[in-house]
Amino acid sequence: MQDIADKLGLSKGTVSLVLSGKARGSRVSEETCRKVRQTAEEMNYQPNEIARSLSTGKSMSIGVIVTDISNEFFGNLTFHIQEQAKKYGYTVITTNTNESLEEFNDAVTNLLNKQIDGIIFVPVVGGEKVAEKIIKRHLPVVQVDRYFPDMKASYIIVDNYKVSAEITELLIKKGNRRIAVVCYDIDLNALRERRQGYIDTMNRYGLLDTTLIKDINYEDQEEQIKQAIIDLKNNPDKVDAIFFCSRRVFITGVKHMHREGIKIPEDMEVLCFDKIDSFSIANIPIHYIEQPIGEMGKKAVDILIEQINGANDIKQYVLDAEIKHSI
Amino acid sequence: MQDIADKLGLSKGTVSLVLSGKARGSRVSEETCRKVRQTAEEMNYQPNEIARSLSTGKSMSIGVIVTDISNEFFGNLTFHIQEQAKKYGYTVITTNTNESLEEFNDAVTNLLNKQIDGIIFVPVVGGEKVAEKIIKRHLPVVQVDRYFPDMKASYIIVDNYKVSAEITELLIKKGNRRIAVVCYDIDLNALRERRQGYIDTMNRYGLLDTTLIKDINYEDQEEQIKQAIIDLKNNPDKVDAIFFCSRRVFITGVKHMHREGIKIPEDMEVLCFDKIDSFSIANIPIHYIEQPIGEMGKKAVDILIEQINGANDIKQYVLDAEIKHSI
DNA sequence: ATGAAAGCGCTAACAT
DNA sequence: ATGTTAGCGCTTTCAT
Repeated sequence: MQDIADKLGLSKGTVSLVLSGKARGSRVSEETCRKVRQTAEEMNYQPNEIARSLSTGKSMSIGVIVTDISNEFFGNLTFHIQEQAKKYGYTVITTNTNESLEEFNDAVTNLLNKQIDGIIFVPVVGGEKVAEKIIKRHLPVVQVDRYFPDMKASYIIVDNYKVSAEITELLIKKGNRRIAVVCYDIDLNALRERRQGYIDTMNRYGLLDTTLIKDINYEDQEEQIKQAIIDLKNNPDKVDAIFFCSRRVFITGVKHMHREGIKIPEDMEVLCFDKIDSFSIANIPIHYIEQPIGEMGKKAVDILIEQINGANDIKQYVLDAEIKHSI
Repeated sequence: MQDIADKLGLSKGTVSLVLSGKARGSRVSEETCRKVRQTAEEMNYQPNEIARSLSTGKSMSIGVIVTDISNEFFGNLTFHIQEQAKKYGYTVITTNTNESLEEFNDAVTNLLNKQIDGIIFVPVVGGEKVAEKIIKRHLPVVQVDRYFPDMKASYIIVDNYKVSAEITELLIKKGNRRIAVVCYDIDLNALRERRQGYIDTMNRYGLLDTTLIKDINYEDQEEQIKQAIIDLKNNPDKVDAIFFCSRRVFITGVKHMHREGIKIPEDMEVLCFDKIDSFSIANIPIHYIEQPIGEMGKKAVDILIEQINGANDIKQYVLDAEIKHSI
């Protein structure tokens, strides 16, 4: 920048004005602008964003903390966040927590130190204290997919309870009576609500039977899901359908249904919370719930940017998911 | 930092020395170190990495440019890159090119301006010029999954040709004669090699028949894959197996095989280049190729960090993929 | 063992 | 319309 100024006999300040696009109106003469831009081009000038950040106090990048980016759901979510951030001229730093509180804490600390302009994150069990650190800094923040109930912060989630209740009811109306549910026992509101939506609906129709509820421990899921399928197969009162509360449970569950020789849908129907883009390789009809991932990602960025630009109100959106059917 | 110094009656420089861990040996007294660290803790000091970067010239972050992070393969790759980078204390800025040259260019420019310490990227068709910009800056760089043949730069890829030849041969030895291939017609070395591995092997066994080769246009893939399946079904000389050259082609292809009532594996066997974590929901045997994604990601970071730390030699790794079988 | 001061590349008041 | 200057928060060399 100094070089350009020297070459043109101008001052660094003027060059900065032009190159950072603040030469609007009558600030700098047309002629000078032209020359500066041209010389910058010739000398192949590339701005140093780090220096700019230090000076302005804005890094023009946001942090995104998800559970695991290799997961189809979070990969999609991150993709949409990135594409939307790109439109606003922001870059994105992503990190995975792997559902670990310690990694969540590290991620937040790092991002704060990097002087990030805002954070979009997927809450981790027990992460309230860590999240508070962001709030205390008055840094814009948006929670996605899950939220900390006691935290005064924006979030954008899906109405897990409602859609779970709806899909359960749909299956009941289709004539199913004995609908089972297979769900992680993790203490996350999203998961609890999915389970509860099912339970309340079954109850409302007088169909609830606790032998139909299978809670899976995350660490030992393969084995426990297998056992759940075997149990359901051997249930004295024939089971009509199984509602799998998330993508991975569904994949493992269906695998074991195949192994146990359970015919889908003749013997049992299957429901999956989440869309899997390879549903079609399974030649079976599947009821599934599709979350508006794109909208969630885009809106999360929109809210964040609004806050970065000064908005103070916290926004809490609860989106509706859709019930669909494959084949 | 100044505050800490003031409170302790020290100079900013000394505090910096302690806090950045450069107070080794006899530089600063034990006593002072202790006090500084304690006060920093009390005052809840958080280093400003931006300022540090401007001063040191190192941003401690690397850029990762992939095609599309929501894609299972790239999501996995990015995940492993991030986890490995974390170990070295680097943060990762990710961007998607969506296979577009323009977006690739934007990504590179942005990352360079952000004073990134190194870049790991998946080449985009026609991106040689853009990639040269990185080289000219003498910025450490590693290509993954694909590579620009004429570029003097490190890369880490999989031997697409070899493993495609192997899986084709395996199928032939299992007794299949009429093996078809369905592959994108995109001009990427990875794709060309997969196709060629198949062609050369079929030729070697005298089994090549051009009606068995189906080239798919990326933009119109759904329709073209459907048509390819129908063609193969109606091939006067019965087709024994189909080799799908990538994940998405496989998913779409198998969907249409189901629709056409083609029984797998009785009527035809299927091969898939890439592992799909939901193979098991399809109750069919699948031959597939599993790329060492974790190793690729980790090694890419290792190479990059070595270069960042001064290594000058370019490293070019060609890894072997594994042939596996589901069910 | 510690202090002082320059400087990283840019922005933004304030002068002129 | 353009120049001057003081930072931004940290590192690092050179004094002391």
